[in-house]
Amino acid sequence: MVQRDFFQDVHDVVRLIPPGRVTSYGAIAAYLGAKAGARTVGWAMMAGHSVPDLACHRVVNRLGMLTGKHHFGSPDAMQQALEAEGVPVEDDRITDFAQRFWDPAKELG
DNA sequence: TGTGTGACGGGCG
DNA sequence: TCGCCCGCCACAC
Repeated sequence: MVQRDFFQDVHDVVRLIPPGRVTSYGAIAAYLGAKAGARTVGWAMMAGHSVPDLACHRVVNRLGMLTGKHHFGSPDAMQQALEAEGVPVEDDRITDFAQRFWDPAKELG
């Protein structure tokens, strides 16, 4: 494997998340081989602010909470983006997170 | 090289 | 589910 930035890998996985689906930081971290590095994934998201194609709104914590909404332009931007894709959000939380959950390690192999 | 940091996750109650 | 504590990883300086 090429010495690729961890951020690049994270962004790459996020790009593969199908519309209407969501995943967690831990899932991405696990897929990249750093299951304990979920925090780093979140860090990569923030760093990904310079990446326009990055659908960071599809990435939430393990409980399906929109913990990163505050890092968007507006606190409601994340929720609106999700609802626009058909993902119901209530009280900063994805109601049917279990069904909407998209595991990269499982979907991508 | 060491230190600080962060959009997390797991265990416990 | 939430709050608290602790451990983990990668990056910037």
